Amino acid sequence: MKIDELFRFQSIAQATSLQRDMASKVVPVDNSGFKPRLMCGMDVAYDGESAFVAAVVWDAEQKRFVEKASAEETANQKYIPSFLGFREGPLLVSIARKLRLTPDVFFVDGQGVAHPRRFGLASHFGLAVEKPTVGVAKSLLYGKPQKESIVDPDGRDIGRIISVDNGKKFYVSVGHRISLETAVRLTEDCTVNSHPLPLRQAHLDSVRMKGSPDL
DNA sequence: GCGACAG
DNA sequence: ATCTTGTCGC
Repeated sequence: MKIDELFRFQSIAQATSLQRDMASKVVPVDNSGFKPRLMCGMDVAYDGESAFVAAVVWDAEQKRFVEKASAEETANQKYIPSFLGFREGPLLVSIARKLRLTPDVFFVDGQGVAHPRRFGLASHFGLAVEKPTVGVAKSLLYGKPQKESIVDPDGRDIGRIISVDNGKKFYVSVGHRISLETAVRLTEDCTVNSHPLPLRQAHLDSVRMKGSPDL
């Protein structure tokens, strides 16, 4: 299946079945010997139809950003709750391809499998690029909080709630090719001042671009 | 029909 | 996400 087929749909019914089908292809475990060093954070800021996309690559060893990419594109699909992947997925795939480096893991602002059909933006993106991906959302879309876990109606553990010092919470779930345990550990390890560093920087960059499309 | 609803 | 002022707190 070609990548563009992952993001095109003619009806909500078709998009729904595509999500259900692709969800079965999500790999919720780590690649053997997975020791990520280059972590990419991506985010999008909007101004009407214009989408300002940013990606940053954080080197966990050197503890510094080693690459940044950005682009102004056009948002094709409108936002429909539980179908965010169709709107932002294409934009994230595009910016990820502009990177010179090959990140070991990608962080996406949104749900992974903590989704009604187990196929949130992070999983959608992860399947498209076949790379380890973590979903970090700022609010809950699906499932119920039970202690530090996000549990689905069948009682399955589909994500983790990370509470940070400022009182806010992050909802972490598997995007693709990573285990929930590793996804949580990596997110916690790169969190500084209540924010996952790669996502924080990508967010700041996309918002800054929106204000000054030149830079 | 009613309520919920990532970004 | 975005629309928006002042305001509380470190």
